[in-house]
Amino acid sequence: MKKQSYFELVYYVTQKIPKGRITNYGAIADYLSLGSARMVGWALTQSNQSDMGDVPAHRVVNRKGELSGRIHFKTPTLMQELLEEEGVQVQNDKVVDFDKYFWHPQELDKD
DNA sequence: TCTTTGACGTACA
DNA sequence: GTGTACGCCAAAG
Repeated sequence: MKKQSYFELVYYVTQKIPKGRITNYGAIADYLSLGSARMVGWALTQSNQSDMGDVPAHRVVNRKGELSGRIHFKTPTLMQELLEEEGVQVQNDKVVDFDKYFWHPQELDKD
């Protein structure tokens, strides 16, 4: 792994999130030692305009499992639709059984 | 260079 | 459960 910028690191981890799984900003920030969950959110803000455009930012939610970033998508409902499409139930802008679908970046180190 | 602004999280009353 | 406060650090103006 080369030396990368904040957002590149976040992109990398975010793209590794398994389908149907979700994680939160704090987990990513902690895994990448960013020191602040805000950095993750900031990076994902750029993800839309990124050339990659393949960053599944909809799999990243806040600590409560709320779709706090939906407003940054093309449409406020896109995020929820994407999650439901992957088998993740969303209700009232919040993920159902968040703890059950939760995924930690450290899973990448295991294998 | 300084100030403001965040897709956040934790602590406390 | 709700509201306030603070830390965290980079980007934009």
